[in-house]
Amino acid sequence: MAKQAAKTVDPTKLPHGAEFQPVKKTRVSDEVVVQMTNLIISGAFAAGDRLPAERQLAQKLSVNRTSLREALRRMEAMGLVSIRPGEGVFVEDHNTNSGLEFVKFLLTTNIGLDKQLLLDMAEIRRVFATAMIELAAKRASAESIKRLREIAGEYPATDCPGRDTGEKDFEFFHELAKATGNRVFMYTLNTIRDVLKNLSVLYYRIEGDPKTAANLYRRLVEAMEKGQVKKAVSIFRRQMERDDEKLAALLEGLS
Amino acid sequence: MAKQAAKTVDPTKLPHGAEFQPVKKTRVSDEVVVQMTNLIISGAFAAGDRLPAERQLAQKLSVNRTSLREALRRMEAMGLVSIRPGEGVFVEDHNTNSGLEFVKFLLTTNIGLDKQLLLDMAEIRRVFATAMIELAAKRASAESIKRLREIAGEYPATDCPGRDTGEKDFEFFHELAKATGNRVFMYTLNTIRDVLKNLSVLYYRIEGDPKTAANLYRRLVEAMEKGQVKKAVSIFRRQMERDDEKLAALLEGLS
DNA sequence: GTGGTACATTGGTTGGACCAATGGGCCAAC
DNA sequence: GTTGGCCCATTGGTCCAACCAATGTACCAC
Repeated sequence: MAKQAAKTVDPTKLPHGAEFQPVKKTRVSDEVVVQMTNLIISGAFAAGDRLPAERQLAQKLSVNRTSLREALRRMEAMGLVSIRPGEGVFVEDHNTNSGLEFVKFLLTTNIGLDKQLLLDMAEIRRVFATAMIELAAKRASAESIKRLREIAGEYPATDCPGRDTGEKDFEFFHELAKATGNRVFMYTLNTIRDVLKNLSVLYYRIEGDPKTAANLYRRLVEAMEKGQVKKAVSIFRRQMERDDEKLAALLEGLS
Repeated sequence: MAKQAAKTVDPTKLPHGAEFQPVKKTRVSDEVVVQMTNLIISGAFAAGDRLPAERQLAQKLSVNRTSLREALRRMEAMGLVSIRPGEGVFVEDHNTNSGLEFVKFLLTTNIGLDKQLLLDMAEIRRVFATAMIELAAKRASAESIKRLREIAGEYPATDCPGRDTGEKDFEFFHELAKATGNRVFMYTLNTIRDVLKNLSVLYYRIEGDPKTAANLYRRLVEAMEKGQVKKAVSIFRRQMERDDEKLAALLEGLS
């Protein structure tokens, strides 16, 4: 091989699909959460059961009690266990105690991709976003609409979707949530976003190309500005239905 | 006072509004969460800021580092901070990072009752429950309907609402969520319930009396059984609108 | 300016200790 | 025989004092 001048790769402009991503560092307590949660959803630990005492459990897991306790804090926050001083740690029924953050946990820690749960989440997204659009269209201030238009105008002019497109999408959605004047829309949207974002393999592929997206959003803003609530909703609903079809097709191909 | 035979109070049948409730024990780490979260939402700690190192922070709070770390775990789970080994603890923007569980935290730790947020939550409940009813009516199996009917029949025959009525309501809702076949409805409903449940002062008063509730639910099941989706939705929507009016009135009277 | 190195800082983990509350078993008093 | 007091082992809650591992910085040699 002849020696030749090497080019310097600009790390901010890597070829599509070859982006670097941070090396993931696992905390001991996080692994404990995954392991114990698996035991719970598999039924090895049933609702109502009392777990071994912290000291024993820590020993079984070859982990310090401190780490185990940090894991238990997180599981308690997810509604998987309840901790009663002097008594012990008890398994709760996640079906009646856990919230959306548990779904996020299940779908973002590859605990075994639950296809049905992901489809369920997509349905919630549709229900939720539809209501959001409707309220946003009804209540958006002139200022909100201005910002929405700006964001829609900032889409990259490529045919090739990527991280940037996804970020812009979320920015647009976030602004829509703010336009509803209801902060809970914002918070719920965050969780939905996290679920989709972490499934990057799927995510980058179900989104349309930037041009199409920008067009869609521009039409949406236009409808909102004219007070055409129903039109705004229908524009959006159609797009989401297409997303869902793509997602379903992808999942079909995976199994 | 003349001595007289004392009657023994049956603790399971206390007079209405005089139920015992467990003495609440505060964990140090929980108080730390409240205190630090207050500083974040008040703006004393702004998004992007780096918090003092764990060792210093623990000292300032007169708390052991272990307890502080447990608090940080929970705050991390709520999306309030991100922890980067070797670098420090950084404040995140809860508007773009936190989920529904943060709303639950805000509304259940009397961090200063945020009336608007509570009304927002009520709106989400309406949006959410409406979609749930619609899907449940479309998809409910014969078995689901049977269980729903059973639950509706188990309402206490009093005029006086209480804890039992609330529990039954949730049981009915849970069954509806299951009837949709979408587990995410179930999980989201859990969070909504927790928010309402912990506001017991409000909760017990916004619910109608058991007889009315039972009647409502029976009519609902009937509509579902006959496949009258729209009717089911409208029955339910009307009830929720009434709930929301009562809630709004109550909040108006509070401030 | 490129890469290597030493070092202080920061979160992650560990082991061991003590406190406080719980539940169960035992026993005396009424 | 029921009540209430008491002891005691168990369990979660807290604290302390280390050490490990990764990060960022400053400095240096090439």
